[in-house]
Amino acid sequence: MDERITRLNERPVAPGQAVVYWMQRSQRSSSNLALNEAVERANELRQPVVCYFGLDDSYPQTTARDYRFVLEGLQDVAQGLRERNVRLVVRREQTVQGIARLAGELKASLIVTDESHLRLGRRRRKQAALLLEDFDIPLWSVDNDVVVPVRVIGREQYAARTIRPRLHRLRDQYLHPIPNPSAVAAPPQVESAVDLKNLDGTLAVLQVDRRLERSALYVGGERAAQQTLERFVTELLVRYHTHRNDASVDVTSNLSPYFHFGHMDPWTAALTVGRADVPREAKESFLEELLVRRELASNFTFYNEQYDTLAGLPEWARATLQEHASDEREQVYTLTELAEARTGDDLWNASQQELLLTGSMHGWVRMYWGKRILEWTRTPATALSHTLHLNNLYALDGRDPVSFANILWCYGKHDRPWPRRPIFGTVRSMTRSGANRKFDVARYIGRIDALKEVNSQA
DNA sequence: ATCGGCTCGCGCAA
DNA sequence: TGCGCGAAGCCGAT
Repeated sequence: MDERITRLNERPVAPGQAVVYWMQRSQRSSSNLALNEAVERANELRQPVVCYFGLDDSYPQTTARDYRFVLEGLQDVAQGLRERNVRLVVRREQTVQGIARLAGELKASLIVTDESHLRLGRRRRKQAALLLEDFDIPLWSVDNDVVVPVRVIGREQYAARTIRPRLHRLRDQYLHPIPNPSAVAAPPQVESAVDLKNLDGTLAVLQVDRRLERSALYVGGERAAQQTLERFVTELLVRYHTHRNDASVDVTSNLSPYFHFGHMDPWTAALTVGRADVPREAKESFLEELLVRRELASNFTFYNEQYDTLAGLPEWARATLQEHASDEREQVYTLTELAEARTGDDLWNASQQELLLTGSMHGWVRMYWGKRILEWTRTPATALSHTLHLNNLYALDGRDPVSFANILWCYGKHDRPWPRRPIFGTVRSMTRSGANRKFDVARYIGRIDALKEVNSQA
């Protein structure tokens, strides 16, 4: 357990009146190791637990759709925390200032938060640790959203094949059901400024980008996440290993938005799939995605500060893209043309429509989507910046480590060289003819058109 | 439908 | 120092 906890300032547990769980990434009331740490320490101290969430509408590259998903999630959190005797406080403010103020109000003994594997999140936690140090309040973070803590792996991994044996060796040690202990002391009365029961009213006052209001597919929250997992396991998992790259008959889990906001945790997903009555290959294929690929992504963003630039790539990839940077492009599209799904490739347009409508994209198609943008922009640096912009703004799992790793993979990260081609150099290419060979493209496009139809009538 | 060649560098055996 | 092998490919040959 200790390698999961980082003491972000040097203060010992203070003689205060409550323990605060500062909820950030892990927006769930169960299977939450940071919340559990807060509850256990509070119970030792015979103090109550308060869970704080700062709803900050100045978060970059977000839309109303993201906030709706978050608020739906907080409705489930409120109910789940009541059952664990923990008070939820949600206030509309910048979360670093908010946690410092609440810590003073409550005379907190200790604040526990969940780990971030990204620059912005880690910077925020550092700032808070410094503010709280002045009040003599300790801040701890718990590596709460990966099965094997990133610090146990210890350094950046070159590829899936290097992290895979390490994760498999450590799996039995870390993959167990997470308990949900309750706080013993009665929670204090604290003002919670955001009304979660009136979701539309709360959304209406936020100063957010309203171009996207809701997803045609996803409802946020732990309950929806659990239902999505159960449907995946009972209906889709049996064909996962044979059809996961066939976008025309989507058998993927659709869990990535829930993982991004912490509505689902990797222990519940892995253990539920492990118990399923399906062929071994199906389970292994999913666990490869969930454990190896997902945790490789967190390893990447945690240990490589350059996770969103070409500088994050291995040397061979950077060199070969540079070498081919001035290759002739048959088509060049602007960011607006891409965002509005107005290219000459109907498969690509459908994938962008899927992103706009639902907030996510089929796994294989997502790679194709990223690789094609490289062909349609003047330089790899422009391609990457366009791709990151579209993904951050429109995907519900934008700004997730998995998103950054997936996008950099399109430029050679965690991959190997392949035969030389225009623009790509020795980075692996993906073509429309390849997609046609691989699955029924017209059927995928039809599926997205139908979604568009239903959505425009609603 | 399946296979080989294309290409590079890590990790482990030696 | 050598060798096996790797996220989702492509193309052409069988």
